[in-house]
Amino acid sequence: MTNPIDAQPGPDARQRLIEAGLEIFGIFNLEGATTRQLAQRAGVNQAAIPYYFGGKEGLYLAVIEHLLTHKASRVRPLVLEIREILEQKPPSPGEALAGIKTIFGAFLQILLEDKATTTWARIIMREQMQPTKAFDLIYERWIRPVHETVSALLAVILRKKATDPSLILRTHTLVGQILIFLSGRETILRRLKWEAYNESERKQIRKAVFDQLDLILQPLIERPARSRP
Amino acid sequence: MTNPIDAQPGPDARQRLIEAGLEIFGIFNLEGATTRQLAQRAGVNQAAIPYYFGGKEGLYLAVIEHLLTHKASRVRPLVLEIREILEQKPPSPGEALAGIKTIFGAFLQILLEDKATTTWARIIMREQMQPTKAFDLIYERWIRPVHETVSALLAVILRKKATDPSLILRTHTLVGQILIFLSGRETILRRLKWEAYNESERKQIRKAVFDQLDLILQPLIERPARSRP
DNA sequence: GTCTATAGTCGGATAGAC
DNA sequence: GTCTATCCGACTATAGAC
Repeated sequence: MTNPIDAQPGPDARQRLIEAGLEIFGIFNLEGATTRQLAQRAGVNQAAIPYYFGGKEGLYLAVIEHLLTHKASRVRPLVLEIREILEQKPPSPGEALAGIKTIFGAFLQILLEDKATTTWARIIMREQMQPTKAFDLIYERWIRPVHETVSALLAVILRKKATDPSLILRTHTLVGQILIFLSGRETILRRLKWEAYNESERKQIRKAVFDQLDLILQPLIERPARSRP
Repeated sequence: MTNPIDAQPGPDARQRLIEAGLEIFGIFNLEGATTRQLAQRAGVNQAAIPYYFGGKEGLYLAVIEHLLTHKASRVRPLVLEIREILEQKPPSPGEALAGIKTIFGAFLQILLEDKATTTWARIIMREQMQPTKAFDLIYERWIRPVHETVSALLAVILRKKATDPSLILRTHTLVGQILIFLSGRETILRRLKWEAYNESERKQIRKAVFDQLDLILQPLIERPARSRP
């Protein structure tokens, strides 16, 4: 329990361990990763982990924290921007669709990067399926803002309230079309005899997702949803 | 290495261990589960694991094997049936859509069962993200047949070849809409302040997915895909 | 602040009685 | 075929030198 709290200037080992944790916890889960592994990768001694973070789990939480504040946040500026717009004046359905595409595009971009699959994306996926206390952080600061923003945009298109459960469910299925390329990565690689997500593959995925999005949402823009002529 | 091979009549402990493994490996992964835990749950002694299965990993593979042959296969008869139909006479686009809905409906059904989320579905999800040798089995005997069948049905609707990469990608996004309720379970539960997938929740999910499916595929049936008037 | 050495725990596989 | 007892390795955290 001799947790050195937020030891002042976190000299160097601290930062190195977090970087190492990002890699190692991407590959193994909390149980699977060992402190020796982490220490070796960081190039520090193994005792530094209990010293700086109070234990392995402390390091894990610090990694998540780092993830949320530094990495994996290329989507956030987009979301913030869109939220601002939403608060000022309600966009037209066409603009809302464009907004959704912008978010999904950025999301896809970072999701399909090779490194993503082996680092932070896996951490978040694991947390979805076996939530630890880290999931609260991830949900509140990452998932929820994005999810809600997409819902708000979709609400414009569907002419419903953003809190309508059926609309939130629709949001979820839309997100599912993207996330499957992470959670079902191995399947699609085998189905198409791909080796990895390279530039050419990413392009095809992007096209498939956007085509589908248009197919789903475009008609609703032209002839308003649920109106019976 | 004194693996008793396929010890004849696998008396009783063997079966009990597999059942226990189904539960335990659903909660923890291969590393996370302990032999003591498994043995206790099965009501046998811990030494029985190396004895019958050659080790913990052997038990894990046996659990997967069991999973594939006995459980989680309520979809298979449907798939077989549809494959037969497909081989005999090509269905109409409308029939194809109905086929997809049948498969997805069954899939959703077993996916949203409470027990699924804590047992086999988690095992399969984990294998998607960190494939072990078990994934080969799962892919060939489970995922691929279903995925290919959906592709074949979609091919009828889109008037494309079932091996067309863009069509396979589209299949994947469609599947993604369903799978997100497993891989993003925690998220949707929080977004809608649900406690679990109960009957009422399942109904809503079902409706959202089917609505979306209709939205995507129905127009393609009425006015054939990609044809420009 | 960082290291080495080590204590203390736990897990998996084995030996051998019944 | 099933059990108990035990070995051995690996892991995390601590103690204490520098």
